[in-house]
Amino acid sequence: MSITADLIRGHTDTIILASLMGGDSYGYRINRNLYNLTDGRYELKEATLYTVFKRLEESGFIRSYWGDESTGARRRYYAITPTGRDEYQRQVAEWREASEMIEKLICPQNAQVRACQPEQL
Amino acid sequence: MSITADLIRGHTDTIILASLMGGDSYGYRINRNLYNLTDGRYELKEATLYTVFKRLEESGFIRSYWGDESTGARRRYYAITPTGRDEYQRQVAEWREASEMIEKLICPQNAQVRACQPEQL
DNA sequence: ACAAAGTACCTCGCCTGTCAAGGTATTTCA
DNA sequence: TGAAATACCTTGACAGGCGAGGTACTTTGT
Repeated sequence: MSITADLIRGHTDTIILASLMGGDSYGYRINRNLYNLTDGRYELKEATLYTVFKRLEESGFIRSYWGDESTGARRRYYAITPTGRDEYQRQVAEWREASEMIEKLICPQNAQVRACQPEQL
Repeated sequence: MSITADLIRGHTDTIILASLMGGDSYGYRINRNLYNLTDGRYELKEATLYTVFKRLEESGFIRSYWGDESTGARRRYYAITPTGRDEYQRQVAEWREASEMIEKLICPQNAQVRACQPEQL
């Protein structure tokens, strides 16, 4: 993983909720999917992954059930709840606001060296 | 402060370095400036602020000196070092990469509800 | 036939960044 | 005179992330 973990911190919940917006899934697949989507630049550590699931379930944003695989390892599936969908929308909005703000703060108008948006130089 | 702190976490160092790219400044003013730039939506807690200064100075990215105010409270000024400028560029690039990634992950193509970029609906 | 690697789950305890709460000292202004 | 603003700092706690370790089954390669 090349992306520093702290930059993602606080977004893991949103990322998992987003993953479940497309339909039920299970931990291992969700994480592999993140890995693929980011070309291997990012994946959650398993310890983190299951902490997130637990936290989201306790908050009522997701619920879980055991799959009925007749073969292969057992899988615990997760589904997003209606409350979870609301929360997802909320968190996305929050991310938009926060990212605009960070953008503004790390590319201040008064910075003498313009490192930001280099294509606009 | 309306922005959840965890969303900013990991960016504070970059924000402080960015503040110093425009010239030397001191803690209280930097923080007030952040407050103003964000219309009061964000400011660092003082405890955090001074932790960041300490961390950055120990890393050699900034250096500090006491101002020679003849009046008013004493001020400790901070200056960004050449290494600090490099680090700033590095962190901005990292932010770009991370934010694009988060964007992609929380607005997945397979999400059934398109909450993202509503103006493009 | 057997080992290694892959799939899939989980827990414990540590680390790090943030911050609430507390403190100091000076100046300004009503 | 005393509150508010300016300006600095420290201690201890909390929460999220994760390293390290574990279980159990299946697939693949030799």
